[in-house]
Amino acid sequence: MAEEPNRMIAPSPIGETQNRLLDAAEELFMEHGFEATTLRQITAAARVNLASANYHFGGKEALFQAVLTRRLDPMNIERVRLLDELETNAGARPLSVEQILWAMFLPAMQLSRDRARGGKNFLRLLGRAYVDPAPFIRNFLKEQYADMVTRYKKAFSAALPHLPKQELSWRLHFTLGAVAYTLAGTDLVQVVSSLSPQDADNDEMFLRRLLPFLVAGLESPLKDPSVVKEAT
Amino acid sequence: MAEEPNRMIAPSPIGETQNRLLDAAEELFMEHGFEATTLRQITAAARVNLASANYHFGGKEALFQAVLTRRLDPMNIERVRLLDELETNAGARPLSVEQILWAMFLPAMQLSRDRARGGKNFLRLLGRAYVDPAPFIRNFLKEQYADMVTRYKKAFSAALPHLPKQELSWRLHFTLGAVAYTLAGTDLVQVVSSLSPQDADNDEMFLRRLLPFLVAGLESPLKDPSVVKEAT
DNA sequence: GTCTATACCACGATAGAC
DNA sequence: GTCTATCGTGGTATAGAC
Repeated sequence: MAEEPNRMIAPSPIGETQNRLLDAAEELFMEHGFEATTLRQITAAARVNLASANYHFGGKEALFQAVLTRRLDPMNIERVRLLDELETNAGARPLSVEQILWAMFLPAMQLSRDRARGGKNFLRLLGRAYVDPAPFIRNFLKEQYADMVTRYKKAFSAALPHLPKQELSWRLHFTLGAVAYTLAGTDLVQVVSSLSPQDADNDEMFLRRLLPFLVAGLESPLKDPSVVKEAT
Repeated sequence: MAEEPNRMIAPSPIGETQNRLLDAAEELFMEHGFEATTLRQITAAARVNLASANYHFGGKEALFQAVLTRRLDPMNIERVRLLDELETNAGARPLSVEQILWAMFLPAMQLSRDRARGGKNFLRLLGRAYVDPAPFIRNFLKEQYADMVTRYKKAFSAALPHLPKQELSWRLHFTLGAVAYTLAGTDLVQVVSSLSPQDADNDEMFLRRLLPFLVAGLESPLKDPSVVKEAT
């Protein structure tokens, strides 16, 4: 008891090896995905013993979750805080779709600019996690951040009151897809560098393109398309 | 020589074991992703010997590519054919974004309705492939279908002449993300069944939601957003 | 407590015998 | 064209040094 002075109070001063493991794992999981990354690679990169991954985290899956949690928990707390703030300022008026999206992306952008918090690497890993088929990852994301998701869903619902719940769910699903795929950035480097190398590091430029796309899609009017289909 | 009567002429009557392997592989890759799927699982499901996968296809990666090629080659040929047809009919007028998207999705929808060609399973696998981090998958998709991609990019460019090339590339990137993520359908089942079970099998309903979303995003006007950012 | 070396067991892929 | 033996490698458990 006396040997645990500041547990649950100061989360950061965990052991040196823990951090080295988390950093190395973050990098390698980001690069190769969960399955293709081995504990031997991770422990070698972190220059710690193979067994320490198991000792400190209890297994590969738990390590992966720890990598995500380290960055994601603070980010999501900030996301909710921002949304609360915006809603308070708006009073009775509902927020705009654009405002809500900003509240989602601003914390992510700040994180991506902070190398001490993982920088761009982490966002790429996050994108990868969202599209990974491993069930434990899916469940983890689903359970761990259900609060934030419902919180934002409610905000979107207020911003788009004319949309049926079902339609909104689909549109948010498409939105998440565009975001996750882009963050995962499997061919993002090519898209960017092929046309404008100076943009490669410019997350603001990136958001200036993504946000209008999403806003337009989310706000598009409901119309019954008894149209087109003229093919063949 | 005399023992290979119809090589390169008739592609479909390949050996029974080949087809069993392809079918089993399609199912399992779709379910677990490339890395997490083992040749032992595949050969067991196909009830063929473990080594036959190697014998007939030359390895796990080649088998995966064969699974994709079998369905994707015909589908993409049809996609290009449809686009050609539409453009011929339109004469000098450029196609609309919606028409182009229909040309992309119609062959996919037809395939998804044809159980003999893999049905929905294959589209899910395709979505998974698009988001898989494995480099060989990325290169394969990139190289194998570069023609179709540039073909469609040109059509979109004609439909959206006011958009800078760079902007168009990004928007198509977002589009692909929304599509791939949705096809991969990692949590699609939940979205669908939670709200309307009868929609679960209705691909037309699905397209009626996806297409307007994409059209709105792709066609959204270019505006310089010196806006918002009012958060914190 | 933390770290290390090492052993274990399961499994994937493949080459060579049949 | 099929079966099997083998080799490398993965995650994990344990025993003991510090």
